[in-house]
Amino acid sequence: MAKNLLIVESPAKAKTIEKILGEDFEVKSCYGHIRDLEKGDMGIDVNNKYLPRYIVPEDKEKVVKELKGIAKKSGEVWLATDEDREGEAISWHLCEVLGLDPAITKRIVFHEITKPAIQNAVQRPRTVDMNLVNAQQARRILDRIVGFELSPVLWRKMSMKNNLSAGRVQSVAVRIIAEREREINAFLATSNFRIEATFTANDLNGKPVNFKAEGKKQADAEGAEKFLQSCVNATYKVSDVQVKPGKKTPAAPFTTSTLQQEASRKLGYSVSRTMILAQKLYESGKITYMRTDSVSLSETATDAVKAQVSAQYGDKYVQVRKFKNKNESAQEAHEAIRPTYMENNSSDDADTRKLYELIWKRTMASQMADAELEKTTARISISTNKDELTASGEVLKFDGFLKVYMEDKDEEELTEDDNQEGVLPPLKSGQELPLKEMKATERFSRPLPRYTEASLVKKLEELGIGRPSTYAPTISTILKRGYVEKRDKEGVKRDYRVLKLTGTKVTLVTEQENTGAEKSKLFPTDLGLVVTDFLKQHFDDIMDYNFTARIEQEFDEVAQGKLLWNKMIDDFYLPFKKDVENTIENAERIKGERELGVDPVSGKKVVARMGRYGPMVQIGDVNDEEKPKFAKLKNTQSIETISYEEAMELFKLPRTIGQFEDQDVVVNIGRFGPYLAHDKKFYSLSKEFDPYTITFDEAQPIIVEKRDAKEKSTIKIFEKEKIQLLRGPYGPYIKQGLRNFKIPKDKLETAADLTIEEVQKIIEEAKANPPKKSYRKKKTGS
DNA sequence: CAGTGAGCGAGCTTCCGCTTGACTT
Repeated sequence: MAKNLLIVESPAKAKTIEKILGEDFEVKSCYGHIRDLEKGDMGIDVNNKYLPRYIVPEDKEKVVKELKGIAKKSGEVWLATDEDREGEAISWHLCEVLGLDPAITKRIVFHEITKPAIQNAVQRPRTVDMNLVNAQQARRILDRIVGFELSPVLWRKMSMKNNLSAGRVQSVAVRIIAEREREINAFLATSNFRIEATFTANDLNGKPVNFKAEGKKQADAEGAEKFLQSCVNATYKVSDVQVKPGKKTPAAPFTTSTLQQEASRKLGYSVSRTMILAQKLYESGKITYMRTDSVSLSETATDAVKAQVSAQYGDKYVQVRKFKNKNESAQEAHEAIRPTYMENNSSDDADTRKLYELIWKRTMASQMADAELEKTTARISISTNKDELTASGEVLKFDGFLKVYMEDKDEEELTEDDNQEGVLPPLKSGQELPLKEMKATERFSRPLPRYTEASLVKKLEELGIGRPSTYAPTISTILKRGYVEKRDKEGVKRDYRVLKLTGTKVTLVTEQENTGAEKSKLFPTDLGLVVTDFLKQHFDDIMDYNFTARIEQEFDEVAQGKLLWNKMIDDFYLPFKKDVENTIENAERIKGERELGVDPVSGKKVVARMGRYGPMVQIGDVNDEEKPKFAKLKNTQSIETISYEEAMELFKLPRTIGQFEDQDVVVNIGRFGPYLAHDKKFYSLSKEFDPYTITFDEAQPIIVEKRDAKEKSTIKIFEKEKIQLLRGPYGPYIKQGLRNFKIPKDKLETAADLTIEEVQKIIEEAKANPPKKSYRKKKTGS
């Protein structure tokens, strides 16, 4: 008898399931979606109930053909795509493409790839749920409409030539970044004074140790000084000691989002790096599926974790827990991310080892006992005033899950109390304490930190925007479009005051701290800010943080059969289409103009705004008789924050900084960044040089060095044919115009002897046999 | 390779969500 064909989404899954099901089934994968909306004219017939036009994309033709062939030879076809909206749609598309009747084709689902789960699923096949499929179609169509109607509005209203785009997910992601930036720009720091006293007392061994106690915060320096003065010659006594038990509980096993966050905090990985490494671990069978929003573990898994905890740390450390998802938008088609074999606590592969160990530890900790603490709070009275000081300490009584793992906190969740409370020496009520020193330190309030890739993912997940499979691509999109930049920011020095009481004297010193430094954070560009403002002004419903949540409710109603999907789309589309038409007709072009002042020389207006080639400053108006002057903003500057003085500074280029070999040396910023021009040749300036301040003495060696290096790397030049033989970091190669060509291996040694005929033959052959076509879209040459 | 800066119009771009590979400079 012919084998049955079972189709799943992921090829790694297919292999595992085939082993479980044995002889009767051939298990194949369809590699995700196999059909999509046609690209021309949106792929939707908006005048006919939004009828979608589906095609098999080029890169899926091979898979579809193979599946068709196998299906023909097979017995029954079983559909085992993921149990969520997208998975249900994939099953339906498979029916359509393979010529199966969705009303009778067997559809099975499981949340975990374990023998009992899969055998159980095979016992209870159902059919494709068309309501759920329709909910997916509504999702797909709405996203296509938003993306393909909104993006062209930007193309028309922006003078920039980038491939601008807008969408339900990406535009809101940019908005989150933009709004945080403006909060930071508008932030005014306030300060207060933190009172901290250092006392000495004997520890358990009778050895004197120092410990700290805090007083009430003082609003200003006067208050702080008054308080310290009031403590002169005081005696200090413990008035009360309280001991309270406390506990800490482990975090839930990893989802995609929490894995990305922890890998970012603990290992410093970008979101995409985490996903690439996790994919490797998954494909080699070391972890379960890495794109999931579920925190639950299979019973088989909890048993294995329990056994491992017990074997490694003893039964005292075991505590089996079931975690529930806090996130309403979760679809839970898979398990949480966990090791497939708990007995492997590490991975052989150096690349993935750290991430694997992180997953292993998190999974272990999730099934371990609470950590037990003892928190001590001692109140200390001051003889000379009515105020009180408080000393607190924490002692770990039982480490529990902390033996293995502790989740890190995000910057914005950190409080002063996280300055880890130390251990207090034993204190008794009535005990007198000798004061070593008392300090009042000025502390400034801080704005919320800028987002990291991972904290943006966290925020998106909270808003229910995006899915595990799209978090990393969404970040790539907004970076690629130039709406957002990832970079470091240097801090600025700031003075703060410290008042000290030592003996009977209060003294004031000023110290310095670095503030506002950030590493690898997301900054909005002027383009991102301007586009966000525009979209918010004209499409506030789509830019609303709750838009996705609202339509998700409607998708749910469609999935439950309570709402027709094309009715839902119609209710959305009609008003939306009006907004689009209205905006195209009436909205002004997007400029983001800001007036900075008046140029003292010409008396003309100085403005900062978006130009065709990015943010710039401008003196004068295009309608003036004289042409306006233009200058590009520096990378770190922004239309919103640039000052008049900084703007005027930008007009100081180009600068002639001296003469070398009887030719002018000129510094300027061009299409490809800062450069030196000398003798009709150009030399790019590296980041360490500032074109506004570079001196002739710094510039001259750059010219000489680069000229020499170029000479050395040139093997031969065929002037007439405009072909060069050059030496690069990978050996000799041929350059014709902007294209490079490899030299055949057997001629590498004697590259210098190549004749023009030989070179032309190599080029022709390379052009005749272009490198194999990749699935990726053509690169945008920037 | 090192200019430009407004707007027109050829012809193109663009979305989100499922999946992996086949690319190298």
